[in-house]
Amino acid sequence: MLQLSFIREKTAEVIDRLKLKNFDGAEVISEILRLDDIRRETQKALDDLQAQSNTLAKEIGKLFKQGKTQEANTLKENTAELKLKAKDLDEKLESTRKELDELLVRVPNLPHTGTPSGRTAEDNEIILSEEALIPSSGEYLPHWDLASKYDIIDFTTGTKITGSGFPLYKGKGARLQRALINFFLDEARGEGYLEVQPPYMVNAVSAFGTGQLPDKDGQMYYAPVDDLYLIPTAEVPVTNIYRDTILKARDLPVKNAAYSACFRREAGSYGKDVRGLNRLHQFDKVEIVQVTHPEKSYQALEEMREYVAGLLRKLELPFRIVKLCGGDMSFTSALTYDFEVWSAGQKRWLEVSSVSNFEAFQSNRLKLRYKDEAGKIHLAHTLNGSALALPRIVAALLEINQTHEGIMIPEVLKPYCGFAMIN
RNA sequence: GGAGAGGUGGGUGAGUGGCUGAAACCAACAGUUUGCUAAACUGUCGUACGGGAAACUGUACCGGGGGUUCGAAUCCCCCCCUCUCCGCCA
Repeated sequence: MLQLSFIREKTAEVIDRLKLKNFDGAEVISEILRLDDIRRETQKALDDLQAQSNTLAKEIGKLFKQGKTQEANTLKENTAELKLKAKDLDEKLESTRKELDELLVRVPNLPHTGTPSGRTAEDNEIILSEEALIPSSGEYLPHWDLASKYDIIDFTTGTKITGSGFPLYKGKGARLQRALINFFLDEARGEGYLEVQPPYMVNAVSAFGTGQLPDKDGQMYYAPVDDLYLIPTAEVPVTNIYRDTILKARDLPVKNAAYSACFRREAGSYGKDVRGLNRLHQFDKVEIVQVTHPEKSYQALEEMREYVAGLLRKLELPFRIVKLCGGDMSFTSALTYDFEVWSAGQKRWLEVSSVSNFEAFQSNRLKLRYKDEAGKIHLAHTLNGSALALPRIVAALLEINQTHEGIMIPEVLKPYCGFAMIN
């Protein structure tokens, strides 16, 4: 959620920058400003009225104590009218606030000035491509064939148990999952992230705090009996640790890492996108989250980008980093880097990580603030990134490391796996 | 799931209708003292939204929502949460 004060002060700039996200904000913004004027006006009137009531009430109390019942009762009569007026104003204030909020919540975050313009993934800017490891020739089976060949991922049984998009990992397949999770968590810890283990279900307030509600309502699994949502990413519970919090400036940056299973309905996906491990309803991911000082958030973003790149290098996977254009970026993000690994079997890039700076957009909803040295309170910045999401990493690993003898495990993972080859 | 107790500022905790945005203590922060640390002393110490150039000031908030009243942290109703006991159980 954008800050009202910012919209008020930099109206033209806000509208202008929203265009980068292909969002025509002119109308909404002016409506927001209009409602905000009404809101402030109404509040002023209501406050004044209540100030009057308060003084009256005090006087009445005093008169009663002095035994001046007659005078007190006369004053009492005056309060009836005040109350009526106050009620009106209160209702007006409430409804204006609600209207204002509904509009405000639907305005996306402003893209960073360095954001490439464009509408679709085609317009994204490739800022780094490490393709040396891409095999120039040879037969490479897609991972779903390898999965059944070595009996390490059983999609059919997963479908039987639950439904499509819920694979059953078996034997070395299951152990590889566990190895990757541990590897990612250990690496994150080495980078200064505090490991946390969050709940996998969240309440509506939390889902709202990070922007999943109302924006992505239909994408989350929902348990109506208890009114809880299954998390689509650990970002939700981890960032919500700091909801309604005022941190001390010296506590920044906060760095957390969490493994979680992630649940996504992925309504509307189909075709080659959902084949094998490409897109699942349940998958594993290690997420890194940072809460930073506003002036440090872009530096943190670059650090996170370097960190994720380092992970992919250690895994010896060809990858590229893409800076998302305005149209491809998420609602809440100001700047996002996507990481894509090369799928040797499918001959295409697969997204495995998304690293974003949300600036104060999430903080504003979350009421996540920090107190500076002078005791002033400001919104902090939040960032997060996958480090990393497992399924497509597994897909890429299986495909690129296949040999006639079996699938080779990358050096860094061997101690975690406890085996060097899947055969 | 059943029964009971309770939810007050960063923490402990006082407050049962007006003088309480909230005592006291602890923690925290700043200063004095000190060779340093500690101790002691002094001071500061909730948030949000308004008004004001500023000093300052108005309103709201004592789990959440509603109600009674001229006036509610305090009384009433609903909801949520926590704790204790019982039941069940990884």
